[in-house]
Amino acid sequence: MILEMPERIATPQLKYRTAPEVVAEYIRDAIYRNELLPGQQLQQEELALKFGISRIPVRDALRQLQGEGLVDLYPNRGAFVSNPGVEELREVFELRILLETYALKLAVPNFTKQEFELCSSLLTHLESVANRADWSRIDQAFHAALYAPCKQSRTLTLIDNLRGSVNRFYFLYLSPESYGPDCLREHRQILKACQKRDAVAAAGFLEAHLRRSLAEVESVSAVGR
Amino acid sequence: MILEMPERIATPQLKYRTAPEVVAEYIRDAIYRNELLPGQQLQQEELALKFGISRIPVRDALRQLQGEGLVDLYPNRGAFVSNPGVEELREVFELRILLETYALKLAVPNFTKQEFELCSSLLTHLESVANRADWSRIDQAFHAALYAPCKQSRTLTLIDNLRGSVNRFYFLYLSPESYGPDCLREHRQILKACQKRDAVAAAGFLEAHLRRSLAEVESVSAVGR
DNA sequence: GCTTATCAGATTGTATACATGTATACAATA
DNA sequence: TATTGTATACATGTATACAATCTGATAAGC
Repeated sequence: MILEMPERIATPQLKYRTAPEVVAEYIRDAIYRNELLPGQQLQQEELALKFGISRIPVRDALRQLQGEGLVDLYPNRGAFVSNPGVEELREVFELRILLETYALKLAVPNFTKQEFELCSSLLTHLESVANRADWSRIDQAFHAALYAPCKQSRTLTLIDNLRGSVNRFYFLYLSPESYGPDCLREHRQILKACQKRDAVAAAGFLEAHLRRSLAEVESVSAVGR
Repeated sequence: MILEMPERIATPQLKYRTAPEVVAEYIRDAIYRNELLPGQQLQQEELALKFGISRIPVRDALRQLQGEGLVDLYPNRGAFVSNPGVEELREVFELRILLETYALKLAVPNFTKQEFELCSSLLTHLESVANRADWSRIDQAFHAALYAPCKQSRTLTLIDNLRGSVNRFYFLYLSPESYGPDCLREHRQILKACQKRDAVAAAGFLEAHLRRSLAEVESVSAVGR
């Protein structure tokens, strides 16, 4: 199934895509989809061969991803998919609660009819999704669509990065069958409150949603070590 | 457990400083001190010559700084010191208020005697400082010392980046004579509330401090364009 | 047996050289 | 005069080559 998604990266008048961008996007996507696992090493030569380029633009891409918190670079040792411990996961989730409820509260008064419809249609799509990768992508799109009306680009970028660096753990051990129903119900609660223009309620549901996610991540994360 | 994860790298501490780090730190400092002005171009060759290295590690440093929001990179055009507009300044200040009051509230219960003394001594130093560069550095150190006891490294890094990307505007047109007294008084208010372990009051004073800073930045920023 | 030393192979870091894109100045044209 | 096209200089992007560093396995020492 092919879905039309809103363009994710706000490109400042870029006419074309540079090699480092292409590589960074590939790695970012692979990490989001858990095709590249936490702790896994990313070898420059291997990536360079895969894209038919030299290691220099690959290094640029890895630096970029380091800035987004997806990759850790150790001098003379290499690049590794970031693998935060439980405490760091908690820390990032608390930051997400802070920033995402903030963005949502700003967004609620600004929602247009089209923006509501986009959110609704994304939820409808979520119902019929069975595999992790698609769920992850559409879930991401739904949350992005929720916050987008706040119109604060730097805030949205920050939220994107924080989500990206921890959300993959939610999809690592769990299957859509297990988390699907809870997630969908919570998403609908949030959206409904937004449609009623009740920012405080929406933020409350969002916080509950995130705290439940954190609890699930914590429970499986403890097993993983 | 189906998936086996590689062991986490145990050594995040860096024994030595790499060339890109040295260059990044130099540029970062120069931007903080307003020796490099907003909008100014950073040429790779020039920086490479200055440090006696090639452009490759310079490029690494610029990528790093891009991730911190201090530098904007335009493909085939070059690197420029970031020059946020008034709306972006407002946005970042709101984020700072959100994150810094959050960190401070977490920090207040954790303060040790030594940490209070560090804050006090930094304020004492601030009294006898007359030039912008020193003021900026010690002001930065005071705020960092305020939030450090929250012990959340990722949060602290985020705050540092946000401060760095906008705080320099506060020192761009104003002189210590003009902003010194207000700043010092507000800093003392905040610290005193912390010492009384009154987190809510401390956060309130901090927010007022930041809002006044924003107002000053806005007033001169409008002139600067 | 356990720890430490050592060395080859592999991987990253950087310098150099070349390719490509961009900006400035000037000429050509309407 | 204003606009468009073109040449040149310059800065950035990337490939290649080489140097520095790390890893892992084997050997030496206690």
